[in-house]
Amino acid sequence: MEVSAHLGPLRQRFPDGVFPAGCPSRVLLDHITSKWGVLIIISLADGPHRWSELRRRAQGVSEKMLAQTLKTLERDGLVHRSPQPVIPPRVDYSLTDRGQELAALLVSLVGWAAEHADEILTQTP
Amino acid sequence: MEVSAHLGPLRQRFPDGVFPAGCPSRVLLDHITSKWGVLIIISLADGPHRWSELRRRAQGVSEKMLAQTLKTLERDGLVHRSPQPVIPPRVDYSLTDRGQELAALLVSLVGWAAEHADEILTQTP
DNA sequence: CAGAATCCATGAGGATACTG
DNA sequence: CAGTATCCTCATGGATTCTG
Repeated sequence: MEVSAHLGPLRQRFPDGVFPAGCPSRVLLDHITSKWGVLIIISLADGPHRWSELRRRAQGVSEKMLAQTLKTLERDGLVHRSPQPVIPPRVDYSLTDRGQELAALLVSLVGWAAEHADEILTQTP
Repeated sequence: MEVSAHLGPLRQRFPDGVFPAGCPSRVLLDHITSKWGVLIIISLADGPHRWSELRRRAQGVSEKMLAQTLKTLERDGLVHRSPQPVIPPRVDYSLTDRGQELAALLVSLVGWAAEHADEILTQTP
């Protein structure tokens, strides 16, 4: 597969291959490639889940980071938050349409990482 | 587009949708989704480039982070380093085959981010 | 030119406790 | 259950200087 063939959309935005520092894409990119952002989005890829389920799925995430990341993703219009007025409280999180688009890309990426993780010498000196 | 349809490869590795903390995929994922990792890889997507070109393309990267990220990507077998025995020194960086695979995925991701960055309210409170 | 080495600030992020 | 509030630590990562 020749990568250059897929560069089209990127070339339109960055004709010279330079990616500017202040660029808005950078901000969004930082959100969606953040450590927990990726895991939360793909955790939601198979349907809505509640807070406690997300904590279990994205193993190792702290309450603080889960809350923070969900807020960011919600502000970015990628995740939808729907609180149920019941006791005990119940809140479901789901992907928006835009979030689903993104999830498809991230699922490919994480899938690729999962497939190749073993082949790679990940000593961390 | 229905995301669940693409979950196959991921389901094989993580049948219950739980992504374990110690998992090797996590490490690799952190490398390739790191702030500068992404930019460097897509900067190399259109062919080999040298150190100084990469510094220009991935605007805002410090020398320290460029060196560090390149080393990590090289250890992961994604980037190839070829020093030329000339004076002044010249070093070219390129993607390995595996790196090209990954680049294709990241190009899609960054392209998506670039397309949608404007629609998103990125106040950062 | 392509880095390595050093120092240092900031903030990401974890642990804990508390609440509606 | 689904968060919020605080404190505190450690490591990310920037600026600077030096070198083959």
